[in-house]
Amino acid sequence: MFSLATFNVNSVRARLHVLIPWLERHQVDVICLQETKVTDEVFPQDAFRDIGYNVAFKGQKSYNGVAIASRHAIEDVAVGFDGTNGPVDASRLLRCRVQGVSIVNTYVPQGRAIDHENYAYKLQWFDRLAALFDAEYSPAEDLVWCGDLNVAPKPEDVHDPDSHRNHVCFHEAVRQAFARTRTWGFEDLFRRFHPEPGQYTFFDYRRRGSVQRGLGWRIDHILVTPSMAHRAKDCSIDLQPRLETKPSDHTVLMATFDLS
DNA sequence: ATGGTCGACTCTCGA
Repeated sequence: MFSLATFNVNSVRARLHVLIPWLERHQVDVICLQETKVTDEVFPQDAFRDIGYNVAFKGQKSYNGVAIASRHAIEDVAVGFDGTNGPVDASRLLRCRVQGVSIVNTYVPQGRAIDHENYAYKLQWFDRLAALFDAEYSPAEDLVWCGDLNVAPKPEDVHDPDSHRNHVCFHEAVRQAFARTRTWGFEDLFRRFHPEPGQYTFFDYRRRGSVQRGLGWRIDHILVTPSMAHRAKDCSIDLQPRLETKPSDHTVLMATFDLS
């Protein structure tokens, strides 16, 4: 079996007390992290190596930052879309290959507001991703695109969709931009196993009791090509890390595959 | 009701 998880940690250094015990318990083959908020010089590699994980990372001070940890060799590491990236895009996109599976880990820009320039940049980001998939991959190969995508694709993916129709993570334009890139060749793996509404990966910690009151969003995703979808055995949300005393807003989303 | 709480880092911003 091959297991993969994705987790927006909101500072990898501040979340080690949650992340390391979680990895020791679940022993996933790969975990993709977002918002590590740390430069490469001071990334806490030893914490991963000490529990048997290799780790690749790309970050910047204070904001963004992505990492991939694996119990297996991490090959063909690349950052950003191409050689012309600024530091921001490089710290939002990290890709590699593990056990013959191509993995693209993204922290998609949040967008701030639908009338803010960052939202146009966010919409473009999905088109740039589609171009990357066109250039570097094939829908016929074993490919996983996962991470904090900052988009709730359908009304059932957000509590109270009516009041959030102008939110940058649910607005019609961002859902269409995401859908265009998804149709390059991806299946939303969580929905393959859990069609029921009201399943969320993110609970804002500025809202008291958001987990208990179900005030969440499904904005973290594991998208896979058909060859991976057919061999998937499960995809689930682990709420436990979100229930810690000092949690990230995000839960852990994880999947298992039978690659034999 | 336009709040609330984190994290990094400068006394403010992004989420």
